[in-house]
Amino acid sequence: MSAMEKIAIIEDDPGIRTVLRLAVRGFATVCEAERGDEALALVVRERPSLVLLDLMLPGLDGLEVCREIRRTPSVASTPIIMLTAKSAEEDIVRGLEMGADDYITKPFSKAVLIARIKAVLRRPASAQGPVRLLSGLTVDEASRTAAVDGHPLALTRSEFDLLAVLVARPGRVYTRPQILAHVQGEEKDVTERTVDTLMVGLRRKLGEWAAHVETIRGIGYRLTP
Amino acid sequence: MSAMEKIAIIEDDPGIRTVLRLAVRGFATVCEAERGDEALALVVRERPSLVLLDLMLPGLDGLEVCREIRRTPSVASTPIIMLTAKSAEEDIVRGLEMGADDYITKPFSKAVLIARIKAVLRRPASAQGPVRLLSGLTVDEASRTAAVDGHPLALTRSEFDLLAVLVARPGRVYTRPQILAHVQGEEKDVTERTVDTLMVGLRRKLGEWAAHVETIRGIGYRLTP
DNA sequence: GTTTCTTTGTCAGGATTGTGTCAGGAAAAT
DNA sequence: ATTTTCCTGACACAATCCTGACAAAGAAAC
Repeated sequence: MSAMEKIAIIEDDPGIRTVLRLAVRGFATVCEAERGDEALALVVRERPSLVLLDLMLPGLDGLEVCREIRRTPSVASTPIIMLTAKSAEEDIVRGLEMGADDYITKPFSKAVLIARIKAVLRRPASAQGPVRLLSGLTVDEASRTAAVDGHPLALTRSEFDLLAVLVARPGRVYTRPQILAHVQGEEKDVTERTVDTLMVGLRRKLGEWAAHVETIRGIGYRLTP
Repeated sequence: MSAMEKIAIIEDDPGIRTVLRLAVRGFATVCEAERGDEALALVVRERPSLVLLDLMLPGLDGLEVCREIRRTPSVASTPIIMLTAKSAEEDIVRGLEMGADDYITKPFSKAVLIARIKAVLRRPASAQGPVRLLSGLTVDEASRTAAVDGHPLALTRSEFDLLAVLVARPGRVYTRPQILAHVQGEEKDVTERTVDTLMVGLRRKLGEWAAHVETIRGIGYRLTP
């Protein structure tokens, strides 16, 4: 994070906007929109490195905004952090399904906010080259190869895609429907439990690295860096 | 960027065309069209390494031109930079969705223009001269000959093109549609399985080198270095 | 602490899909 | 006209995937 990052704030409450703006001052510039239907245009124009997205918005619902961003190729990979009321757990799950990277429940402390933001920004920006994780896991999308400590893994197509999804954003939780959507390009109307079965094979082949693949009970799976 | 690049300019305003032509002089030659319905033919004929595409065109809309190019396999991967009025945000979004690589809003400065162009061009340099791989495979695009341990191979046109694609990026996985797009310059609406059949012939002629041609089940093929 | 309910791990077979291969005819090159 | 190359369709075989069932592990209720 050598240069200044740019963060887009989509939030209708001026008070919260100010809080956010002040919180990130020091390591990021901001651009703002207060209506959901202005959000996509703002993101396309400004190409922020992160989007803070309130779920309760006038004009267009936050979840819809999230989906729009993910469907627009030029900005589809922009990280999104949702801001949501503590109670709306259902929205959280749906938001994650829709491709949000993380969520923060209101009210939030400045410390938590900054920590989450930095955690998201600190990720390798969707680079093309091979992704390398600490403990020696290497995943290369171009050659579709994966290796642990230089030792290549014989993964099936689905297993590789599964691993690729998790590796794309280490630490982020993926729900089963979300994983299925990535693993089988099209909808094929498949039981969610299929993911578990795939995970068995993947974990087996990962050997001791399998310990990094965490099950988040009630939600899905994630990779711990 | 060792050699001179070729840039296609699709723009109806003669004044802007001149500005563009002068701006890129020094590192690129140009070919031009003023009508949208001439654009695809120009691109197919000239095979430019970049297309500058105005969105407001007589004959055929710029967005349509963009889509046509992306749908024509032989030139589908040509980078496209859109030229658009600042206000037309909707068009920008749709253009990016349609596969454009970048956009520049009018009026633009010469510096921005050149920076964007060079950024786009500065990618996969298709190297020239014979390519040599470790185990003794030699592929020379110029003379269209290939040899294993100095022993020339009698490849058909398609077989050579197929090998050339794989050799261009050893290790990278190519899907069948991708391979077809390269092997048959024009779109010919051919079954994907044709690639398999070609691969049979290629592998046979490669002899023991065939072991380096890997099948990635469910995806395509790849060369192992 | 025990019971009950939900969620996940695991496995084995059957269904599905992908690939190697070939032969024959169309298309192109000579 | 002859030869070469290309494409299609079919078949067999193999890899992989999905389902359904049960066991195990947590979480919640009592």
